[in-house]
Amino acid sequence: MNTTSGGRRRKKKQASVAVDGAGRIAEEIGSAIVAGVYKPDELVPGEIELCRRYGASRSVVREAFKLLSAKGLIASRRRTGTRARPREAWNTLDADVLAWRLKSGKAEPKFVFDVLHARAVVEPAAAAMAARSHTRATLAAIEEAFAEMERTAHDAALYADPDIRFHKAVLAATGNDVMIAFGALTEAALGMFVRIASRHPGAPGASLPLHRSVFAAIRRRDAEGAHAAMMALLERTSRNVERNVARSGGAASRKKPRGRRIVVDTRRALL
Amino acid sequence: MNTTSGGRRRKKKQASVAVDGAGRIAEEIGSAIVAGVYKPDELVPGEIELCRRYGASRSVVREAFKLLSAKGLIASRRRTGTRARPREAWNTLDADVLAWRLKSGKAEPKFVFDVLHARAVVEPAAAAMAARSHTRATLAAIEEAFAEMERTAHDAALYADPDIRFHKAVLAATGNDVMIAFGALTEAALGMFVRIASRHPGAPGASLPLHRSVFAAIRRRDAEGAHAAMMALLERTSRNVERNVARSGGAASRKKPRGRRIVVDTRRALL
DNA sequence: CACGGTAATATGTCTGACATATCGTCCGGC
DNA sequence: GCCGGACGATATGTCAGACATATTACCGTG
Repeated sequence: MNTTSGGRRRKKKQASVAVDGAGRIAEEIGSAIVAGVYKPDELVPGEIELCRRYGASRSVVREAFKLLSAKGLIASRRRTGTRARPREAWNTLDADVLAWRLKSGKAEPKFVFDVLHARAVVEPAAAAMAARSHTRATLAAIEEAFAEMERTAHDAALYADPDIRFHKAVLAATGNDVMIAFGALTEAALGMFVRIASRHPGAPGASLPLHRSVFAAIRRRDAEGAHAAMMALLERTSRNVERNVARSGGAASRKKPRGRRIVVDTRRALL
Repeated sequence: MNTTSGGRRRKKKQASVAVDGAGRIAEEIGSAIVAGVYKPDELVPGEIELCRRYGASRSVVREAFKLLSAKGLIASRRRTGTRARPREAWNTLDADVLAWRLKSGKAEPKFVFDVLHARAVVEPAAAAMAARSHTRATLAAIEEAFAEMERTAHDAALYADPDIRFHKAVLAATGNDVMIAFGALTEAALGMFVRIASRHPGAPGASLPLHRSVFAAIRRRDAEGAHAAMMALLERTSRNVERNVARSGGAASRKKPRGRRIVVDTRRALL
């Protein structure tokens, strides 16, 4: 069995949909849907056909369908089959859906900027909330992540993990369950930025001072300062991404805005 | 079959997890998990036990488990069974998870305010973005929803639907896929607010002028004005909810903050 | 006490069958 | 010729039973 590429395994922190048969199939079909292989309201292959294609039983295929339907990617009806749902129905903030949409090399630039704009809305506000609401424990988590960033500032591969931890720790320090839920967005975004940034040289540590400002403002309970510092950090990220996406961006979706470039004005995006 | 309470059916707009057997079971188990019946990392009943309990086959129970695992509520491992995951792992922005957590009468007040604060972060920013990015079509959608609100201002039951449409139309007018994904949060929140507000008298139309301000500012492409107007609208909502939740709030979670009331200062929450 | 083997157990997978809703088609009547 | 009901085809929905596999707990042996 396993007719496709063999053991591709993660080190740790596997996505919720992962290792077993149903997860594998869900990942393939899900990726295809977000990549536009199956257009909205278009039929995806039937259960029997997918059994044949993946060498799996119908139970497994059905379980994969349930995974995808829980994420808003498909909907099944008797007799008529299973159809891909339109983008508005997708659970865009779901970790898996985000990962599939931001998969290396295939992400459409428009969505990358949508994610950046959304982060520019949420994360500065979260930093401000964190400045007001942090506790000893949640502040320590931010500090720990920052310390690890300092230690790994020379190596982009090592830097990514504490960077993600830093941003998630800020969200956690808000104490707000909904804010914490954005961690998936930040994590997916940073994971992708690292991938596209790693194609170009340069030490990752350039963003260290900006992170330090965020941490310092939160520690001294300066909400306005934390907001501004996080915004500055995201502006830097935006400029980086803009530069890199411009040249390495999605080969698939170079359709409408031919000459016109997508403008990322993070400051105006928030207000 | 169907040993439990029979046909409870929705009129329209059913949640993604809905009508079939697996959806029914997922809804019950999912509700129980978010309600704290199964504590983090605690075992939920095994597949066989649930087969017995719901009079369903193991396939159906397993499909229900896949629905829940896709939403981050459970994780299964061989031999050890299936466990409820901790709150941080839940897909809090998922429409079903939100609906289960905000279910009438059972919502914990802390989470209700978390949702409000998050809306106070996202929706004013969305209004500002909508002011800049709206097109003829997306503006028309806002206008249509507002017109319907005016028409139904006398009846709280009829008012809820166009109110939700209004807020979702604003999100849609941003043209930002991530912002649009917040529609689930707004929808769940408004759906709940209507339920708790309907226990008290008063015409719903009091919020009409505030909605009008939002629409007017967006139409004239006044980003700052749209931001401020939406913020004012949410402040009003906060005051309403605060008043109502204070007296009708969750009977389950009256634990830590005994005398201290949860303060909803929306302005400071955003910055 | 340490260690290795073994049985018990819950999920993971497979198979084949039947149930049911729904679409397309065909046929007869008006 | 057009309309409407009957009927079969079809894809998902459900069921039942069996076996596979990983992991734990137990137990006996060195």
